[in-house]
Amino acid sequence: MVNQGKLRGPSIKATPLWGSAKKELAQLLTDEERAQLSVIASIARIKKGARIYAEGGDSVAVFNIITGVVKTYNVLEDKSEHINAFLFADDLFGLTEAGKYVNSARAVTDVTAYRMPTPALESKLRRNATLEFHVICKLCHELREAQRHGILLDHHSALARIALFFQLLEQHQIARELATHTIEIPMSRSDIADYVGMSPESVSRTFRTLSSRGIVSFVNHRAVKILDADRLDALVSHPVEPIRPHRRAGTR
Amino acid sequence: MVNQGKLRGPSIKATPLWGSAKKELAQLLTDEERAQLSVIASIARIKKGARIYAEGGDSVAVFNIITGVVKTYNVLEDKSEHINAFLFADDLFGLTEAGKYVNSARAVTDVTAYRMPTPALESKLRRNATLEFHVICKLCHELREAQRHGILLDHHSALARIALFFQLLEQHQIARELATHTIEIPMSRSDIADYVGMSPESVSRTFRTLSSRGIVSFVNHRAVKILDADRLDALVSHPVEPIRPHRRAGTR
DNA sequence: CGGACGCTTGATGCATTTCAATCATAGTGG
DNA sequence: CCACTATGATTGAAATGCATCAAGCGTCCG
Repeated sequence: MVNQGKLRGPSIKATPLWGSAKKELAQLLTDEERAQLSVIASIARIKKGARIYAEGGDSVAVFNIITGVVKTYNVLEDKSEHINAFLFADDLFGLTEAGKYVNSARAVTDVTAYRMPTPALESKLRRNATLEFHVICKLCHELREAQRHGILLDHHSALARIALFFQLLEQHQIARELATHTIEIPMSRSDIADYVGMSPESVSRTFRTLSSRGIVSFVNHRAVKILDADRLDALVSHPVEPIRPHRRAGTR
Repeated sequence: MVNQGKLRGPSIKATPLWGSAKKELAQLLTDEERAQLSVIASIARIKKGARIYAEGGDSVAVFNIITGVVKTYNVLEDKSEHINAFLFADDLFGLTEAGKYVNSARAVTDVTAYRMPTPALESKLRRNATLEFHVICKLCHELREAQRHGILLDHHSALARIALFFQLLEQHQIARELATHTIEIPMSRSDIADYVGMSPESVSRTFRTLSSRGIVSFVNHRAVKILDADRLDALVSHPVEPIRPHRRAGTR
């Protein structure tokens, strides 16, 4: 179960565009397609912290994660890092523009991934319409994720951003059938900061606040347990936590 | 030239994934494909301010803009609006998840667009591999745009956000061969605010600041002229405008 | 066991949000 | 055609919350 069938080849999961009303991740590739992609794919093992490719570099391959976590990011003009996305098992990365990578990618944990050379993949796609259709679905999925990230960044309150971030991590874990109420946090505090658009100090302080209010509980620095999901959700919508009940709860 | 051939059918432009090193928008569809899509497309005329579809509604069609500007947005829990993207001529919108629209769409100006019913488009895509490939390219383009939006939102300074926003508008106009140094601003101040993640008041104040510093000049409320592109660019990277030269410019 | 790095905590300043009022604009009906 | 009104834009003053600077603490790896 854990291994979902001993590496049958590249695996892409996403919520379907049409069809089922369920919002669960489904395997987009058929066994046949996975076998076909295996032909052009090699398996890469990347150590934690290693850079996989750099922004602006010539696009040579697209990657599909088997295990581990990857971040894609841009280095801004002022040398700070903006993280676009965290990628997990069954995700695809290596986005290209005019033959160059549009961001850098780095392994957040040790990573195992399929590596598919761009030219080979391109011709495979041109030949196989259904395969291509499945890739479209995955791209739509990633587009939605990017939009959700935008929504997260639009929230001004630190509590709201972190609450959304936890929900995002939770989704990923539920989707990968690790349904526990303990959320694993594979990335560092500063990676989180670079993703949610705050300073590492604020991330730390916000964690502390959530913990002291009894909304979450930190098992250790890399794992949280959600104690009060309702209040966590409430943080997303309400400007301030209604910690002082004697505050007008008017329509805004 | 302006009409690029009197409506030959749906038109999708994006920067290519592979191939040319140029970063210009290219027509992704062949004349043949455009003709094929014409068969399933009808032309919709939407008045400024009208809602085209609503978040959560059943996905019935995908749209391709001929003229005008559209915004896609989510209504957040606190009733505020988060704008995901502004869409222009040759753009595609109607993103779907499990058969439902993932955001709402509204016409920012009067809009003319091709309307393609989802089922018909789906079967067309399944049959025509190359067409599908072209759609993939467009989706990648939109994904990159969403990431750029994320970068914009990550910038904390109001000046930096507005500078990036102007650059974005400029790109769109250059890409559509309206190469002037006067940028048209088709959307309202509050739409801008909802897109860049600030209050309308701050947008207004920031406009005023840019104007009084001589970096831009407002022709009227819906058009700016960039006077000093270098200083505008500088605002993106530097925490504060070097208005006081006696401030350590150290490496941080 | 040591050192480095990441994380936490503390104090201060400042930019932006907010609230509130005025001003401009565009669309409407007399 | 013009006055009128509703809506959006601007400006002002005050307060909040985050970034920043700086120092201390913990932990992981060599």
